[in-house]
Amino acid sequence: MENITEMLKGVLEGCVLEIISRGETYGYEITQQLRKLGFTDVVEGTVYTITMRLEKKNLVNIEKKPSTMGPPRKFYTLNEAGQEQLKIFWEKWEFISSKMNELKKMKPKGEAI
Amino acid sequence: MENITEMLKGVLEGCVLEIISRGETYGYEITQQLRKLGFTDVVEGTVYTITMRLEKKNLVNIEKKPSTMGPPRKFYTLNEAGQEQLKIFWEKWEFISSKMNELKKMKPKGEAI
DNA sequence: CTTGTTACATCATTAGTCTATGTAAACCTT
DNA sequence: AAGGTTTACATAGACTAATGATGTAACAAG
Repeated sequence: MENITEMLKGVLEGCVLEIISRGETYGYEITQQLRKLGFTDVVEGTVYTITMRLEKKNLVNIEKKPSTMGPPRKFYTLNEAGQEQLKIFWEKWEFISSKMNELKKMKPKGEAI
Repeated sequence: MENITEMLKGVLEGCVLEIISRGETYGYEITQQLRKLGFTDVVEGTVYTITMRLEKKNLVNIEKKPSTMGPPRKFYTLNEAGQEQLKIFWEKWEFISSKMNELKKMKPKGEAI
């Protein structure tokens, strides 16, 4: 799917929270997961800015560990605030999602339902 | 619902396209429709920038008509390009929507499906 | 004639993603 | 050991979209 960038705004961060909530993971792996999910154009830089934001907002715990396959990794896990934020994210998503479905199903002005 | 601004990016324009597709309408009325739908914090300025964008992208036809209740209104209708754009919008929405549901239902790393 | 509603318009700010690029660690091949 | 590939984190600058604040103007009601 091309050019979904704008529609991903405000959504990607939630996706990253969700992915981290599954168990400790690091930036590069998160990027792979997002691509595997279907968001094929997401790049490392984008995920990096998101994880930085999560750090700054104190939603994650961080642990640096060496890797056998390259440079050391920064592993993230959700803390309690992060889990709360994830919950809020899904509530927002459900809200918008339901409204969009409502709009899509709505009939033109004059017509009866 | 508070603070869904970021999540509305790339979505609102599609909503406006959809609303216009129901029949000719104008900026102020579109704002009311969006608020009625549930996006209560959408302001006129936002809708204005969207309709301006639609004009610039040549997705709408415009007709100025006097109003009995205030200043003249700029009525919009979708042209063919606009309808095509609307179709593409819903395809994008369906794509992201399905991926998000997939993500939400996904089990943690180790678990079987 | 002042106030309220309708309605379009503009500017500056904020936020999020992307492009492009850099740096460096570990591995494999020659 | 020199060079290439993959892994992995990091940063700067550009672009787009929504918002807040504000302005302008038409019309109705009192």
